Amino acid sequence: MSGRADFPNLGSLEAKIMRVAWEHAGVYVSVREMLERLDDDLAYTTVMTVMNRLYEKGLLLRRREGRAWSYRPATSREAYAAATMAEALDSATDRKAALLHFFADLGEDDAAALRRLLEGRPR
Amino acid sequence: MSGRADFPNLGSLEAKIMRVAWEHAGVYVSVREMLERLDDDLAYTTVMTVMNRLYEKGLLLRRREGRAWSYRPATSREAYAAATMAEALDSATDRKAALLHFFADLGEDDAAALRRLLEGRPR
DNA sequence: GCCGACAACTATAGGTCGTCGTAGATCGGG
DNA sequence: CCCGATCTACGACGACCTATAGTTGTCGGC
Repeated sequence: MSGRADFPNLGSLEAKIMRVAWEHAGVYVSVREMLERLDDDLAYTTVMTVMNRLYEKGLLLRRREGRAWSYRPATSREAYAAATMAEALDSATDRKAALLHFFADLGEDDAAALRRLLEGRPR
Repeated sequence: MSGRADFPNLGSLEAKIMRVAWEHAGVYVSVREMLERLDDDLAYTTVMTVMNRLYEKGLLLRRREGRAWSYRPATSREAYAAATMAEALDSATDRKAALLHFFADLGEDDAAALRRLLEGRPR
């Protein structure tokens, strides 16, 4: 299966396809377009199968466009990342400690961003 | 395989075993002890195989204890959760946006904890 | 009415996980 | 010093997931 992907919970081709989909967030991308945008040399049906799987998993939405389906991401890449983060946090017993760890490992840029976000949040 | 586990990246039995291991953080647990602490009715070799796999994945450490191996978690449950969170964050393009989402979905308790943590962090 | 594009279905191969069995080494007791 | 209990190392198998693709049938346009 060619090595764990760079998106949690996704296979490598699934991840590649989601990446492209997210690059075109907002517009619906057909299987053929996806096929063209992937630099790999895959069969049409391969891409179709995987996009269909992603649809079934709820990661892509789709609508009919002529006879073909076109797909777009169900959520933004960032929202997806955030959901995964929340899931990971849920797996900890001591949420505070987990946040502390998470935090301690964060770069200063991220920390600064976070601080700003927190200040903006009321109470 | 009996349904996605409650620890990201882990199978269900792997997760169960890690949970027990984390409950006994600090001490080494042998295969036999693990077997006893799992309420399930598994074969000795099943537990051994899985613990060995977790060792190979780097989630458990082990040392000899007589003829047998004893295992303990390589990191705390919270550190593991934090690492998974960081990984998820890395999958986002716009880290700030991801943090924002993460954050917006956080409960007030978590947010308060986070705020306290941030204040404690210099500069 | 035929052709090309497209969806649906089917198929195969490799990986991970849950689950054990067996074989061989070893240790403690008689 | 031999026996049975205990452990490890290996291997195996089925279920499920993913990557990859062929086949089949349909539909719209020329």
